[in-house]
Amino acid sequence: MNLKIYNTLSKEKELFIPLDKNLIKMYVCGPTVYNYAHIGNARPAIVFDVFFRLLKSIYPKVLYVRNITDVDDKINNAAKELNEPISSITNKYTDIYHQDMDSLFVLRPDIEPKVTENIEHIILMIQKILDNGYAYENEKHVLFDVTSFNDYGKLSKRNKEEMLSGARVEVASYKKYPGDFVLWKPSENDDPGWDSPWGYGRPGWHIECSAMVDKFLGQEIDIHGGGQDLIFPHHENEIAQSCCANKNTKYAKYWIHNAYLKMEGEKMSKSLGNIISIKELLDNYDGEVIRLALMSTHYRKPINFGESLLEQSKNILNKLYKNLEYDSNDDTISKDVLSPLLDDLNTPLAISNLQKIKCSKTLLNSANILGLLNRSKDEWFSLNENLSISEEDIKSLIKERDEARKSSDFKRADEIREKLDKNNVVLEDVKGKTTWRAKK
RNA sequence: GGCUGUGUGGCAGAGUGGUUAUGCUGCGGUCUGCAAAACCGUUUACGCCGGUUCGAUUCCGACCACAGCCUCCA
Repeated sequence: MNLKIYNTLSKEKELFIPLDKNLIKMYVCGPTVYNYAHIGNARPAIVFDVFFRLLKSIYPKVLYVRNITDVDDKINNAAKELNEPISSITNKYTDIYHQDMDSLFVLRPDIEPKVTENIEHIILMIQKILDNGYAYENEKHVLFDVTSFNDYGKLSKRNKEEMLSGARVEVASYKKYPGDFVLWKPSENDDPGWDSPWGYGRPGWHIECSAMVDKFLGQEIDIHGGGQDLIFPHHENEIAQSCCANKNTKYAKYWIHNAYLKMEGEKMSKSLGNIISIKELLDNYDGEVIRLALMSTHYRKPINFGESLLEQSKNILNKLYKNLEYDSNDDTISKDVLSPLLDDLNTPLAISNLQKIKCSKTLLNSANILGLLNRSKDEWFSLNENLSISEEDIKSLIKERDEARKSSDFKRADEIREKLDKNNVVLEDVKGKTTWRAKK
């Protein structure tokens, strides 16, 4: 059973060879909790959830860490705007993020560290980088000295000159070199802050992930994931920090990045007003439908998100649930689902093959590795908040219709069918027996 | 401007140097009192232009279009 994954580092599909096959270590960059998570945020969560499930099915133990960023200037700004304490913002949106992820059937990572709870290790890490001569202190800031690290740019495939030629932002006075980035910065007034060897302040953006990986997973890990936009500068800087703190040339063995999503062909942006939160979407679509929609395109390709994709996903799920006859403890997984997943997580092909499975047991097990078919058939088809009629009324109407049909009063029978249809109830006459289900 | 990536039938989306996945939708049919479900059938696609080849959607080159990144955005 060979797993192949595309590694951003080599720009090639590689055979996955774990550092230790008894313990797989995976880290994914998590959310900054200052607002509702939008649909774009759901993509990496779902992609790496499938990876997590797949790895767990192959290896005895997988340790999955995903951080929560609760120190960030965006959070500070949100707190000021709403005139609320920072902790109430971060707590609120952390809870909402968890709810959203649960609704999408995204498994919780094994460890979900917060920046605020790990400042000590961040300070320790920065100190090591300073001690090793890869950083400097200036105007109350600690900065990473990019020119001191030869491998800088190896992930994003950029050289230092290229990066500078395109720089659009004025260089801060405390930087020796325009490409240098902040490890620690001073805090003033209401800013959250902690005492450190360099004064009262807070960590820069990139150091938290290096510190979390170091603390919870160690110096070297198997997989590091995130959105494509994080390749530069975030992940490039993480490599620099971790390698220089630990005097190690290695950090993450496989770098995996998911592509973006577009809204109905357009990019998602505030000015277009087409940013949609997971929460809003969940009002209209089941979490599994959204999940399937986000898996219907390969993770390294842009996905065109929209109503038609959601409708299509809903139809597929209805069909899959229809084929689900009973639950079971059997653990057979279809080879036609597993092997596409083993080939760089080809979810579209796996989903396509899923629809061809005839055996209900195998269907369920195979779907579960994708995080699908989480409910029973009955549960799925009666799940409908729009059902404006009680089960009792439905049953008595069915009975009335049966009698009408027996006496060939088809006009009345059709009236009842129509009435139920308006209440989102679909009737099916199978083998002389009438069953009902909610219209999805 | 630099770097990276994408371009397949109404839609979604695999894949491949030559035997034209698959799903959804639509349409037609079987079935049904009517429906639903199920099953059957169905419009032969790979951005544009060259090159390599007996043959390219698949390899190579140019072009076009679109997207992302270029210091804190998944």
